[in-house]
Amino acid sequence: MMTMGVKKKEDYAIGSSSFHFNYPLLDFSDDKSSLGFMELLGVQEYSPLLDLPLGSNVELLPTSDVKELPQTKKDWSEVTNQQPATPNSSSISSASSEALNDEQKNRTVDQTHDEHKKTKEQLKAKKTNQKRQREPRFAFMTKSEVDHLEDGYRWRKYGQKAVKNSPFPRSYYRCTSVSCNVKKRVERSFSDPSIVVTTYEGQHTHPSPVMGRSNNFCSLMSGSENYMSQYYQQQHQQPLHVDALSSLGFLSPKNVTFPQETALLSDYGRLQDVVPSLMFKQD
DNA sequence: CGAGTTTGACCTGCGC
DNA sequence: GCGCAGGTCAAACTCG
Repeated sequence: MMTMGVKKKEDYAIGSSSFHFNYPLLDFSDDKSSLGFMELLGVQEYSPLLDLPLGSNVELLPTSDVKELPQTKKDWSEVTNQQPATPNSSSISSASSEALNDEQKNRTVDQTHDEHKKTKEQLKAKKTNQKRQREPRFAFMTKSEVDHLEDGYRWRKYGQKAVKNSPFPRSYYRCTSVSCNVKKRVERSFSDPSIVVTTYEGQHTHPSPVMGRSNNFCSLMSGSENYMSQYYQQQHQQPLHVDALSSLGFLSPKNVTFPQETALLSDYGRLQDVVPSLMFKQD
């Protein structure tokens, strides 16, 4: 069905930690004797993962593989140095502009101009007191023919922008669930059009709408930790305490590397099992 | 008719 | 301060 090879060791920068990780190659070719990505993560049960045509490749890639991303220092800080987001932080700018729009509708041009000025000043004053903070972001790359990978959550596209120095546009999606303000950006790498870069922002406040899933956040995380813990113990003859795993999920901490031999998948799972689980807020 | 997409306009932040 | 690029809004449109 799908093969997964531990390709090479790379430096990852996700969340607040950077780490080494042998990223898996997910290949939808038929191989019954293989080990699934979810199996690698220690998850015993999973259902079909990416809703992709057979023959398409899905490859989790280290961010360093795409040279143009992130493009700026700001981008890097967004991906690598997360700050805790304050409640309502994401709605500050939109709420302000909505208020502005309502005012504009009901007033004359001159009045509107004055009001606009006022509102801008108020906004400025607000900004000085309350710096806009972003939700934590999680970026990853996949090798896929389809831009928008099925991850078990429902998304509404709210924007698309041309990206500088790239022929491929960036799409903006929001989780359709009410009171869940998770967003994601999807764009193709211009250096390698087969690579899709997905950036999640925020945490889901609800479980995946896809029903009947046995491998939830807990099983995924505990499973992945088990796998890496077992491997680490084999290699170092001592138990592994995985702080990064417990905070970030399946990601390995620094200095923990995976076996070099190729691991093959016997089945395929869902992207949801990897990413949105990380974003799911456990209260 | 409701949900989702498209797309031009607008807002915001950052670098120079 | 200005210009640029990223990010968001919202009306119009499409689709089931």
